[in-house]
Amino acid sequence: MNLKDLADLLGLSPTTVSRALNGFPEVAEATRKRVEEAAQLHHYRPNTQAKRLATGRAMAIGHVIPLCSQHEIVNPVFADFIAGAGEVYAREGYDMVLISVPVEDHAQAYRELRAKRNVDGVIVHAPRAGDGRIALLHELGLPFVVHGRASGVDLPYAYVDVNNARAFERATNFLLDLGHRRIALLNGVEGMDFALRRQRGFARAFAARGLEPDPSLMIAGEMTEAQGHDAACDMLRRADPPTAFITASLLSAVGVRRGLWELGLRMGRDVSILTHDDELGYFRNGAEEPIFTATRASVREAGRRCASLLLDMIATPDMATDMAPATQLMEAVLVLGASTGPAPDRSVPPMTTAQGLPL
Amino acid sequence: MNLKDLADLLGLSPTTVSRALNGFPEVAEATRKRVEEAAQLHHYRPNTQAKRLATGRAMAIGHVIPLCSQHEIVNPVFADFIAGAGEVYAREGYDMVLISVPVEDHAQAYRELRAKRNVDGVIVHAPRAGDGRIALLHELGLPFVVHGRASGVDLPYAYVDVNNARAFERATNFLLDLGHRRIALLNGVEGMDFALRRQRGFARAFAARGLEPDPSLMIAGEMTEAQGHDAACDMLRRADPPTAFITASLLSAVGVRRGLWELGLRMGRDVSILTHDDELGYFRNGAEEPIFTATRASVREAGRRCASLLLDMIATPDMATDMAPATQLMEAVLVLGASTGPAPDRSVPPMTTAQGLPL
DNA sequence: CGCCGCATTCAAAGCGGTTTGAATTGGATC
DNA sequence: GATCCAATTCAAACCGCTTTGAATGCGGCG
Repeated sequence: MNLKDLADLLGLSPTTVSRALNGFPEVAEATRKRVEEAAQLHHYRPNTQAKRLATGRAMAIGHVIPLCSQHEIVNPVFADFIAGAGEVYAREGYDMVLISVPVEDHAQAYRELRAKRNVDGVIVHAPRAGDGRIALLHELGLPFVVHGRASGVDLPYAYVDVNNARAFERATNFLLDLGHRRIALLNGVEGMDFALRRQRGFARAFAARGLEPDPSLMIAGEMTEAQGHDAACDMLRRADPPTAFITASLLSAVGVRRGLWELGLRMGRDVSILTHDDELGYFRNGAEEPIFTATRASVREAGRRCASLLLDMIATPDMATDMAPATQLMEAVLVLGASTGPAPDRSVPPMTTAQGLPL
Repeated sequence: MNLKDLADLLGLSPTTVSRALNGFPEVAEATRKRVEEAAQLHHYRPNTQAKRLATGRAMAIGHVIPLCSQHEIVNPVFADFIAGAGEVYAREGYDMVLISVPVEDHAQAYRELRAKRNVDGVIVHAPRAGDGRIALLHELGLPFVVHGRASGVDLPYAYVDVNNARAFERATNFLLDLGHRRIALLNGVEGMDFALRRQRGFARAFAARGLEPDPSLMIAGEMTEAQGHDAACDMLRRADPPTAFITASLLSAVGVRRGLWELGLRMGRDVSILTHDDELGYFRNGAEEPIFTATRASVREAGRRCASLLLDMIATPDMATDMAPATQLMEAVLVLGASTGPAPDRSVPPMTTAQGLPL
């Protein structure tokens, strides 16, 4: 059942039927009603491909996903983001097209996407400092929104980001206020922009008090449970162990906790843990009451906002050229859990306390 | 730059250019070469929508995802499956279209997908016993592959599944052999086919020895860390606690382990844990050596196989009608970790052992 | 009564490819 | 030299929708 069939059936021209179904004003109300009923009755749906070709709009948004050793899509943070974006697409009648491409072929992938015209816009995931994709997409004229930012890129671009620097500065201050001085930072992969900003916030809090973080307590890597566990075990066995950990993900925090358990240390007493919490659907930080003290910002909400923003940009193409692109900075909230507490005595003035007891 | 432009540029007809680029034999080699070079030079890519309309193939596979309170896509198992399928699609030039729809609207979603013709086939996720989607897709004539099976559906259909019953039967036997009798089963959501089969395997192992599992030790639910933790805490505090847990997911197993730690019990000594392991990219069961004893089957591989199977079906449409649909049953391997050990004495003949010491 | 304007409706031309059936060419055959 | 055939190439139709510009019908007005 296609448009022509339906038109023949109704004794109307395809033009009129098309207009009736698409809400054009020049169709008589009686006709529109008749057409709509017939369409309903015969389960008529316009052919997507034909519609797309005729209108020149793909009605689809592309997500190009790094296909590295550690496929990005299996990253739960990514999955939650996609879930949020998907809600918006579904509501607006857009399709979400996921494309896994080795990270070195991304430029080519974007070019093809553009030339083949099978998406109306793309979301840029996991930007790095100085990320080249932004310039490329500018050049291609393909509408895009970046999830995060790219330090060092001075082109204007639309983005939705969490104020990572501020979140981690506050987190660090919170621990410094509790008397912690040896604070470990388990960060995301080096070069990722969000990791960079978090590190900056971390360092800024120290600097504001004339202190300096210990570089040997700062590591970067994939934010997995294993990362947290291994780092915790390693660092806590050192002569001068940290009294607190800041982790970039709940998964890492859980790993640190496992490390503590194995070493017989109590979380929140002997060692504090403060984590960033993306509010993942499948890995929550407790139910009502948080388990871990955390900087909290919903990545799913970020997904929703990125998608909305992009669809807005697509709907009003002139906006893109006229004014500066829209940007959104989400503030993380600091929620208190049971994983943090005052620094244990031994660490206040290191090597000065009388009782040199092991924990 | 479209086909016509390119043809004009070359002084050829669109017909010849199209054929040259699509590898038809009736084009002179010299011409083909000339055309290919020009296409390369001018970055010509055929317009996706036009191609799809002309060929009647959408070159896209749909994944309709339940959008419940717990959005399925954020389930890491699902994400890994998608990653595997995505590899295959990328290789074959197919797009992957993710569509989030409230579970009660799935039927409508499939109908629309079919009528609008924007996918060539679909993957059915998370089948339930007696799942109605299979009959619907049959009726719609939309090619599909089920990830898993649907007990009680007697229509033929293509599927890729893990032999869940056998895997869990072996797992249960393994624990029974170690002397465990009070074994808890932390299963997936009730009604899910895979959960049903796992329960059947579990029960079968007991039955084969003339034993019966305790229903109060069998729970069903979302397979999260919290599920495992809460169930473990609850059950282990009872008068007659289990000596071993079988969990349907690594996440649940990790939750059980947390419960053990909190109660001061040693994993593999006081209480054994055996889990199913989907080999998730972001949540691994140890590195070289497994932490948990587990029935292991890669869900990512299942994704690859589902995708391949579906693309095969689409490539040879007659196959679908002629013979029985292809099916694949993957066997899980049982890998040994440090989370299992002999049942502690107290449980061999319950209430008979002399020393009634608390653990 | 003729003309105008408004409300509807329609025929036809795209959108950018693929595919059918016919036309052209050049060399081999008789 | 005419005929035939295989190898190439092309014009035109088609996929199913949107959209432009023109046509139609009809009541109101001068």
